[in-house]
Amino acid sequence: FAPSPTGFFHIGSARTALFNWLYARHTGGTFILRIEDTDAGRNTQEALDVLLSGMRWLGLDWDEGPEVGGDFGPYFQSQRYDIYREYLSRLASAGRTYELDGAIYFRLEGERYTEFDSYLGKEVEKVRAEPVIIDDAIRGQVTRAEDRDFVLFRSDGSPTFHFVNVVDDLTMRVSHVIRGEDHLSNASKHVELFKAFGAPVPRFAHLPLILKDPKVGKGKMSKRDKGALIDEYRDRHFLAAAVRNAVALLGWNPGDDREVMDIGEMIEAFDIAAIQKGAARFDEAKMHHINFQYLKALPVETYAWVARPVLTEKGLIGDAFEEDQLQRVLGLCQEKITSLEELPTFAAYFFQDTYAEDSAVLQKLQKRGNVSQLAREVAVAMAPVTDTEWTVPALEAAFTQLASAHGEEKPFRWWPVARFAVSGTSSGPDFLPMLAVLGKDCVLRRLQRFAERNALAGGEG
RNA sequence: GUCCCGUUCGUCUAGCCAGGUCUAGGACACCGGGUUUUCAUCCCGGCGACAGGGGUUCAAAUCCCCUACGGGAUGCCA
Repeated sequence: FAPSPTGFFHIGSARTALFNWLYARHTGGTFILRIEDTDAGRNTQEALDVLLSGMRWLGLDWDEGPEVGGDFGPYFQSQRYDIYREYLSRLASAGRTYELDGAIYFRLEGERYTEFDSYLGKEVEKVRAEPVIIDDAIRGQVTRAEDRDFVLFRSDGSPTFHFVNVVDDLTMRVSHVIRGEDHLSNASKHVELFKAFGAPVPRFAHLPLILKDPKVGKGKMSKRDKGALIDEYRDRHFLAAAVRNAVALLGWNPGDDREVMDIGEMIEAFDIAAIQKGAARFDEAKMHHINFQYLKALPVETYAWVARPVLTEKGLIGDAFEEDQLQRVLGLCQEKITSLEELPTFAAYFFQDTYAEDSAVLQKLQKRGNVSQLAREVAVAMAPVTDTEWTVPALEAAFTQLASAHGEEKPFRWWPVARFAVSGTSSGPDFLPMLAVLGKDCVLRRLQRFAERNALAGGEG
């Protein structure tokens, strides 16, 4: 994987990295990370950190590259200048270079002619070079002919992408190049260079591009597009494994109906030949769904481990918040919400006495009865249940008693009011377990507070 | 302009290489119903595609050609 550190790590790069990694792991090969920082102007340490931390978050460890080393380093192109000079001199002594306007060009072999190029808008010298074959594991044999000499070293003395890419692949003994389809046309330049060096050409696999949502615009997805950046999903508390799984499914599938797969399954099933040829469009809804599948499957201990920082970040709990109680709360939430993002809003009232109240729900309740009165009745019915007995069966019994005292079979008249009184909403976890987790003090306090507030407000409804 | 790559439900895709088992399967999204006297989950159902045209063949989503559309490259960016 040979990214240029731009300060962004987007879905497309992540997928290229992932496919390289999966292929290396599947075949028992070596996954190399090489930093293509020849464009000195836009390379910063921060940009590199974004890349490396994104890779690590996704669990894509590299066998050779920055911070881990390897036998064929350095792995930053900015540190390989001497190697490039040496390989340039090899081409020079083979008569395959020439200088023009201070830049050094690669000389194609073939008959020369001049032609007006409408793209460049001027007369240029072209070459009838033999077409080269790009042996691509996804697309088969692609035949393409270069028709213009191209720059190897710029007039400022720096080497160009095409040149360093080939020299590095060659000196790092790269056997497989898995990269985006935007390089497919460039690959003919690369094959020309490999041939000029008398070196074997690596096996290519050019991945289809990930396109923008057509509603948003045309062309390939870029860092500016919504949902394009990996850090965004990390910040929104998506699970790394889920993001990785969702990204893998963009243009690849295991050949059966499996979608949610653990990493071992993916490694086992991964196959370049199964990669899609056509471009894909990224669908955040699908990522959300896969993330939910992962979330649901988590043991509650693990769920608590990933959820704790989400709640801490919002100031809902402190670091010292008791683990058992946290797990009891989360046990109720896990099956109800589809993303960690929703958790703080969904569960705030478990941790704080002040929380938002849905006034529309309150109005509806007020229309159906005297909410203050109903809440007071619940409080009275609950009061005899002791702290130690404060469990779902005991609460259920108390409610049944309340109902029969009013000549009703079921306590459903009181439920919605009580739910609202303790949580400020009409939706949430199963009612009785929620009361059990909230605890007696909290429930009675909130019922009382609710009754008083609504009595003062004159809420007869 | 030229060259290269691509095109199956709204989206991701299976099927295509080795033509018949495809009235084209799955997933997401959406819609409807059920479960839950909350909401969500869950369950059931529905909607919905072979880009178009020619050819080869007894038979084409699958093979060939053309067109259209999409994308990429064409830079002293990567």
